[in-house]
Amino acid sequence: MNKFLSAYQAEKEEGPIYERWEKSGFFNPDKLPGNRKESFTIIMPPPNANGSLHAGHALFITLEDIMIRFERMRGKRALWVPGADHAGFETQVVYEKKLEKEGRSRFGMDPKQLYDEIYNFTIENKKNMEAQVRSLGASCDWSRSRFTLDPDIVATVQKTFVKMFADGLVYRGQRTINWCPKHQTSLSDVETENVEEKNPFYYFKYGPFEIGTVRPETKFADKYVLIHPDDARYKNYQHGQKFEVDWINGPITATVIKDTAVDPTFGTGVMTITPWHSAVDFEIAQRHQLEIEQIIDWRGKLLPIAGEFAGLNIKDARPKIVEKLRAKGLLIKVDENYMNVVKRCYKCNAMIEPQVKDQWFVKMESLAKLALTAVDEKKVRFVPDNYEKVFRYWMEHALDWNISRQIVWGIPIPAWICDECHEGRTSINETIPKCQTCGKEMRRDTDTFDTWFSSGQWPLLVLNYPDGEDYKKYYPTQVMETGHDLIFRWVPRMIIFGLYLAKQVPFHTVYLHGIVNDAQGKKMSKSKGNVTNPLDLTAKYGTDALRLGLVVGNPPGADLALQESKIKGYKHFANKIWNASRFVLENIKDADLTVIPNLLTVHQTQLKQLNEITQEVTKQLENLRFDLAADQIYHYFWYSFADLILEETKLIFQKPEPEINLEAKKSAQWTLYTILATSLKLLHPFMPFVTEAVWEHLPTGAHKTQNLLMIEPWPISSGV
RNA sequence: GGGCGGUUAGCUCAGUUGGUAGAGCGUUCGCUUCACACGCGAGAGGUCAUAGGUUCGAAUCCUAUACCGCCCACCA
Repeated sequence: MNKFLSAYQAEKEEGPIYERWEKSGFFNPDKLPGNRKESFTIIMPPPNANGSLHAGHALFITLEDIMIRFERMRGKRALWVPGADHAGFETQVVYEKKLEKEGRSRFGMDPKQLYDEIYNFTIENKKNMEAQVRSLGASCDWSRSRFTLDPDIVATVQKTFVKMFADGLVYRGQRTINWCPKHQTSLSDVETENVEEKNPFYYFKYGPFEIGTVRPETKFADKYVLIHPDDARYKNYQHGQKFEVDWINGPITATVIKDTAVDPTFGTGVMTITPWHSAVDFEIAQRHQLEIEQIIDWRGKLLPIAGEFAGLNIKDARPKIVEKLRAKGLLIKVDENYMNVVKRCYKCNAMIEPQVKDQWFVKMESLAKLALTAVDEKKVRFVPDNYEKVFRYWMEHALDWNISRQIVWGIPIPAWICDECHEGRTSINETIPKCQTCGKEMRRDTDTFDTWFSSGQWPLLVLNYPDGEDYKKYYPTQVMETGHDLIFRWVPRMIIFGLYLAKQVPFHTVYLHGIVNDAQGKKMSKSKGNVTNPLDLTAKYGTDALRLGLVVGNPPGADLALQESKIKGYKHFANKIWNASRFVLENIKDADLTVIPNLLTVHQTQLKQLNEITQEVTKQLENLRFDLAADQIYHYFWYSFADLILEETKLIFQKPEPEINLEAKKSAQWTLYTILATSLKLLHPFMPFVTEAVWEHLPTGAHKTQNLLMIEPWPISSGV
């Protein structure tokens, strides 16, 4: 036990206190005292094990810990399951940067060697990350901590894939995917960014037509001319009609195709298509069973079909091709102010090249419907509720989900492939199967799953679905607390997998917090240099101060400007709690804390006010308004208890010995004890360290029944 | 192009069913009062973006406008 010094020293108290909590075993709900019927479970969004925690992590740890501590004190079996995500592509990108610095490259490396290196890197980071989670006071059950690459988790994820294939929800298809030429992998739609850019828009003469494009470098093999069927200007051209065109590398035979996908009001209302390098064009080509051909290779260079331009990088090729078309008299005009949207890799900013590739896809339509129905039936609610709209939008517009990634860092897709017949077969079995079409031996799929395929199953996985005790006891969970930026990346996938596998939503409430920005409200980014490390702040002001600074004034869903001055203010509050407590403890040393004395009217009034505050704080916590709950108890403790009540009672205690009214003194002592003990309980979820530190010094009595404040029952209507 | 959020004190933000504006930091004056100077007391500072409307009463509800921010997007 540390000395009761005149200033609260967070750095000395926090470590030992966390150790006491962890050693007590009470982070594990199965070890909590008393007969606890109801469970309250939160699955922690597993931080990526590839770096340090950022301010957003500090926020979610604080919010979830508040809920867990509150419900634990309310007598529930509070379970908070921590974990770590291998974060497939993200981690591989981080590691690739590290390799780059060392003058190495992933390409050409033995996959096994690369995997092992990233594995060691990740495990090291994971340890570091877990220590940081601890330092933020997280009362999560480390005995249940899981990693997305734990062997049993990998096995379950692979089983899910096999099952989905058997159920017709997964298919192998040759479809347009987002290809990152730098990272040499496909990406899902949520892993790309749409950036608006100004690009020249070229008008070319194409036979009797005029066509427009921003990407002349893809046009070598364009031999279909698309026209809207109702476009009167071109009514003389028939669907399927063929004609000769002089094009980039000489004459080609073009075919007229009529399709409603063409917007007659855009450009000239005529376009040619490049199915291999455009999702829209690919769909059109499929509809009309047109030939498709690859123009650009996987590195972003032109293929032999480009003739003299073959081997050129598309960026360098574009002006040259335009020049050639101009020389041939085929360039009509250029619009230099055209704005269009370009897809870029969200990690390296490289231009995404749509490519057609054999990949595994999840059929989303029926699964999305499951999720929508669950929302309709109010099985899941969103806090704040406007996110329900966003969720619905995504589920109503769900595109099939590409889950294949051409990277080693991830869970291997348990499948066999025949490249010739485009056949894929799912199997966890290691014996090499033969292709049913051509009879050749198939090869093991070397791709890994998109990270969201495993993290989407996270609530099930950590509770050991389908046979685990925890799954039976703790599924479905109560709250999923995560950032609003994950409303379409992660949340729908968890709901879908929960409904598909367990037939139940994985959680009933989705609480979404905002983005933690810098003090001016600007997005934190490494390039701007305005990133704040939360652990620097806790070192300076204490964890409790950071926690309160993150919570107060931060309603659900709102983005937050992280202000150091605010955190400093709450450090002062931690000190206030400490010193007000010292004063109370000094003055109740000789008090009997087990029996309620005759209370003076003034003290009855004060205790009544305490009851009101207790009710208010409880109500706000139940409403998930942590911002309001924290502010209320803060305000009460400082401005009512410390400033008014302590000052008044001081007068009673500080009278010279003979003048002290014993009845008044007893009444005051009981009141101070009650208010302090109750306030500490109310404050504990928000500021667990300083409250626990004070609790240690508080003598046992009617309001202190446990050595650890962490498991003390939540005040109902205590005091009177 | 579509959607969402915001506009309240010098700064960053709260204000939960409508009833004479709050927090942190900053700021002015006075206090070495034996819990706390990481403090105490007293104070300054806001026509709650703009214009209408509903109401006895609106920062709070409705409509429109302006500006800011975020997210999404297969018009070549």
